[in-house]
Amino acid sequence: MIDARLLRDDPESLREAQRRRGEDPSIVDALVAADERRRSTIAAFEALRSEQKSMGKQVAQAQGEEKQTLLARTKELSAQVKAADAEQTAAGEEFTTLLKALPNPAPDAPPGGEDDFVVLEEVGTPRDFAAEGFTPRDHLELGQLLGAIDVERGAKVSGSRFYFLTGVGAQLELALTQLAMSKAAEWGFTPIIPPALVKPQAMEGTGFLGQAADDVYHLEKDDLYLVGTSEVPLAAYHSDEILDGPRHYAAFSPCFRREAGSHGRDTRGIVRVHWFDKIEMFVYTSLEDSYAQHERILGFEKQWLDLLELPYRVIDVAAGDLGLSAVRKFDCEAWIPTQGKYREVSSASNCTQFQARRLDIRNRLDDGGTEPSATLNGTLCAMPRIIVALLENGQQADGSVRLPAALHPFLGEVLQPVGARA
RNA sequence: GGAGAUGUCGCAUAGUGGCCUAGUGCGCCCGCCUGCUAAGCGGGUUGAGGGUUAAACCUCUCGCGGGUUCAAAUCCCGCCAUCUCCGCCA
Repeated sequence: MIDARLLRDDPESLREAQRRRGEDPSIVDALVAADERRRSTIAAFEALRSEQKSMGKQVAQAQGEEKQTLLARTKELSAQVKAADAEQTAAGEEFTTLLKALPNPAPDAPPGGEDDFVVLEEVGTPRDFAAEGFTPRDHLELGQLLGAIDVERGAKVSGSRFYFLTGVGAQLELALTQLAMSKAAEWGFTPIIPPALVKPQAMEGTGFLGQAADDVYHLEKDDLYLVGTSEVPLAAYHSDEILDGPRHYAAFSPCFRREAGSHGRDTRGIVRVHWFDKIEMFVYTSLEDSYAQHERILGFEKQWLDLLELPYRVIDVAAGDLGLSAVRKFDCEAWIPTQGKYREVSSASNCTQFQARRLDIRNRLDDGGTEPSATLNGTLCAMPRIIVALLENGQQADGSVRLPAALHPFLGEVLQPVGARA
């Protein structure tokens, strides 16, 4: 959520921010009114409560008839305090509910919606398969030839959008994990393996129970949620804490997504699945430093794709396509030859203090005070999509796949087809 | 899953209904004193919210949430966490 003070100091900037995202500016005015209600009920409650406390002290000292008179008065006060408290609580809740629904202003993101992204750069050159004299196979066909991906049995065992990684497929994920984690450690990130099941507060605090709630798996019996990204446990990791300096984490975790709104899209292969493993970077820092950290995270994502020798581009996502918490998001998209386009493989978001306000995460300041931390997250390696990109971009005419040099120590230079088998 | 115990300021502890505006010690910060250091002396030291130009001031915060009461750290109920033992399990 945003800083509530902005509602009093500069509501017009918030209305403007709403327009930039293509959202309704009038909810800002509803919020201003709710804030006024909240504050006046607080003042009313506190005045009564203060009176109650001082009268309570007189009761303690009074004797006999005087005490009885006082008791009659305090009894009445007690009821008033109770009513004022209820009013205060209700007004506060109404205000908070509205406040949580207001997105983070994104003044630096390109205006517009999903298609209004700005391409920042293209790195590497997609291969020209026509010139090389063969038609590229898609990742699923290659995965089957290599004995790396088994979606039939994934569907048999778990349903559509599930898969088994087998043989070199499984080895590939383990190699990527090892390589990415050691890179991250080199860059100063603390490796983390977080829980993939979290309590409602963690899910709620990171904003995933709002507009994205349909995409989240919920275990009703235990009231636990399966995380769609380790951003959730990583953000909640320091909830209700005061930090004495920046933190950098890189987490490996499974991710679970219902993909509720994407029926019929990317149904072939493992581009869009209900479960996958991912390595995510997460940073806690100050607001001022967050912009530099955002560039730094993007830099690491690019280094990773360079290391894997994949052609990709970087886009600056438009304001209307950002989600609640981010003020700006850079996506890296790898070239997928059989689709003839770039597809998202990683994403770096700066959430400024928006997430930390909800989760109550603060930085200790030099003067002894506190301020909400800024949080940032970025994908380092989402396994299935990176595997898709590696297979399709590295393939050769005979169905074998040439790997980037960085993976040679783990898997050799070339993955060979294993031929037909049961 | 069963039984028991515990949860108070950064740490350690005191506190069994009003004198708690939560005491004391340690640690930490600021002064004073002092050849230096240590000791000693004085003051400060949870966080949030309301209020104010700024202050003053007020409210909340004793694991969390309810309740009883004029009044709750204190009594009652529920939950959570931790520890010990038993069971089960990787």
